[in-house]
Amino acid sequence: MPALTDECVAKRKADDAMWEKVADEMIIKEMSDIFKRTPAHRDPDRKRRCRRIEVSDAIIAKQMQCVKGKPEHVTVYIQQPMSGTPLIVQGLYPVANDSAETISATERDMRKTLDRNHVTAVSWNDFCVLSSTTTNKIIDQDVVATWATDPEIVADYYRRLAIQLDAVDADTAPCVFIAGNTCQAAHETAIELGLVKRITELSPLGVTVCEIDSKCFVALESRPHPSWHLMKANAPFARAIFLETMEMLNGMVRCCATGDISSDTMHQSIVTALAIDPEELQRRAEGRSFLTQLLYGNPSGRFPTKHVHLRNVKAHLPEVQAFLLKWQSRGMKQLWAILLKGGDLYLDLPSHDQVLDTWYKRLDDSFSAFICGSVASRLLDDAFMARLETWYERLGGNFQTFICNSVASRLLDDAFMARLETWYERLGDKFQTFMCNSVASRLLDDAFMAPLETWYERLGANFQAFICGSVASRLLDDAFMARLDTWYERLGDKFQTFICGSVASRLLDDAFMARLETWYERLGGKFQTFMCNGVASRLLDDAFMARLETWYERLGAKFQTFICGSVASRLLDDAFMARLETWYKRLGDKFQTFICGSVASRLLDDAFMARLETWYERLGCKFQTFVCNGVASRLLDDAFMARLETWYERLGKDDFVTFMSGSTAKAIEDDAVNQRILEWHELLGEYLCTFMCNGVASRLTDPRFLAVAARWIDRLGREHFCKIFGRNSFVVRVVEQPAFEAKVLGHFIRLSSNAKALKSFLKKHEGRKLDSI
DNA sequence: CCGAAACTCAATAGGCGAGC
DNA sequence: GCTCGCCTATTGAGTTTCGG
Repeated sequence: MPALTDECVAKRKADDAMWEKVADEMIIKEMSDIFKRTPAHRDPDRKRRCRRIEVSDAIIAKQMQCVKGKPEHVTVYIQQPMSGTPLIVQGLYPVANDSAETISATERDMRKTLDRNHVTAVSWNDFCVLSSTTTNKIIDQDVVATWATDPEIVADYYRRLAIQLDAVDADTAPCVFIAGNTCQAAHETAIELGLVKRITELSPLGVTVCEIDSKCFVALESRPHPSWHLMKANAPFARAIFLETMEMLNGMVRCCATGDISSDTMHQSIVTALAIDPEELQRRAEGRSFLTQLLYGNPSGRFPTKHVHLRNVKAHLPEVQAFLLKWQSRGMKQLWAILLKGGDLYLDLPSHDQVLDTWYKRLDDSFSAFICGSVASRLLDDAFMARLETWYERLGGNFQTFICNSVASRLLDDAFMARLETWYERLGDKFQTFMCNSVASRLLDDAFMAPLETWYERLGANFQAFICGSVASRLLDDAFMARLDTWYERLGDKFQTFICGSVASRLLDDAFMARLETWYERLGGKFQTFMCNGVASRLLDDAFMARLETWYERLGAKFQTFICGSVASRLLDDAFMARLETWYKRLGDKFQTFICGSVASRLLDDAFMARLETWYERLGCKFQTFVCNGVASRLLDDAFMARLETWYERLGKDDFVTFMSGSTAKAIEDDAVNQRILEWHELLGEYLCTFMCNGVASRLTDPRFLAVAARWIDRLGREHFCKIFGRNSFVVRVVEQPAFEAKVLGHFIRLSSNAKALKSFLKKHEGRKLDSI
């Protein structure tokens, strides 16, 4: 955000003055036109043409659904028909505070390029008739988009267009501009409904003749909405596309003005206005066809609405085609990341090829996570890339977690970098988790840093878990902070678990807080386990609460374990609930062990269910122990299933179930790690499944783990080595903290090198108690 | 549309107690 | 006393929304 300097303000004023001048000139021009027109009293059709446009209460009520704010934050604004030869724009919604005097920035911009000899005015017929009295963000565009298939709203839209068309000077061909995707979709619906007929195509560039109530008009279709270039802050390429549209409109209105309208004259007029070689146009069309073939397997050259920007990929150039084919061969995930997440990379692919290549080779599968807008837009900036390099060397595997939009966009700011350094020193390997978008974007704000320091002192090691995006963004809100304090006093060290994004973002909502209170009283110490994101975000939904109640009665003490995010998010899905019911009857009190996030999220997948069934038959009462997150998430992978099969045969049913767990599943998936486990099996024999806990499974290729293991296996002997290393809390400390290993060795010597005694001692201090042995 | 922020969901890693 | 199996916290990835 640029500072509001005097210089900036002055420039803005100069801009405004310029806009006003343009607008004034246009108004003068329109006035002079009006005098030239047939006096109203001599025009026999006047009455018909001067129909006012009204919109029924029913339509307005329906349209109110798009208002995110309060109803009084919008007014109905309808532009009345204009005579002369206006350009009628089938627009999306009016500008904020619209009125007869308002001229939007978009319209001012359009007027600068539109041919004033032919266009007497720009007349907006908006799909949504509600004008915000605050800011446009209160209009939910996604809701407006759904109206494109609503016959009632589309019919009303085209009824209003018909009245506008009637007002246009007789004996001229009315010109209409269908602006943007949603309006284009509404146009298609109007055609399907028979409200509009598309009589003929005048130019393959998107000019057609359409008809409403036997009144013909010429339309420019399938072009971006004109305000798009403003939202892009007039970026050169967006500006170019906007100007191209305006020139197409000029070509269109000039042809209409001649009265000689045919596909030849129209296409020629547009190509002349655009000053583009027709062969070039053809090549571009072929390029688009190539790209849709590559991405969707069809050569239509038409892109789905969500990807419509991809039509601007210069896919007609051989070097762009080569780029696309190369990245396609690395997997569609990578190609989609570049095209959809890489900002405007898609406009100039070849010049980024080399640098993308380097990072792909480094990051491999993390490449797609690494690509974000802020990185993409700086890939050719040497200073930026040098800093990226430094952090890549520092953070290694954590690098792409650290690099988010907000960090990337500040990487060249020295003040920012200095603060980054401070926190890097403080938090060590928790650093990249802490440095999320919300924190990074406030790191230079001293007011923000003060409460951050306070909480850092309060929570110590739990600090970075507490600071999630939602908390960080509210740290300067006193009311929020007051509530935070209340809960901190109540929950103590469970506090940072309770404060998840969804809770934090609702902490000031009294209705939410009331429900929170009820559950807090009910669940006591288990409260913060239950209050996960998935639940918090639905706490005010009565249907959800009713189902929750049913399960609370059923499961009693196991309730809060059962309700995880994946279950909560599906509790209102009847098909899901039916399957849940089946398993509840089958498994009885083992039910909530079986239902974990990974199972819940796949319960409606029939292929998954079929495999589940096979294992249920095989393993019987051990089934729910076997099905954990790690297994469930890989059950449809044939290679994984084959490996599972091998271990099942190798270990036999009982050992197999003991052996498998979330992290083991992950480990055996990888060839090299699986090979390691086979070697351990040779070495440890029957003790393998005692040894193979989560902590070991996740460290099998960690050189530090291997070194520690090598030091202890002979000291302890196979049996006790397995029993001691098979404990998560031991193995994590002995690998991560050299001082801990030294302490254990001290105790071992004190115990006369008795392995069994050491095992008992460590067992006695299992878990967090190990920190103080 | 971009960059930022918020939210959601899945999965891994670590902790610990019931019951043999 | 010792396991196994369960439970919970934390992490990470992905998606959606906001605001200009």
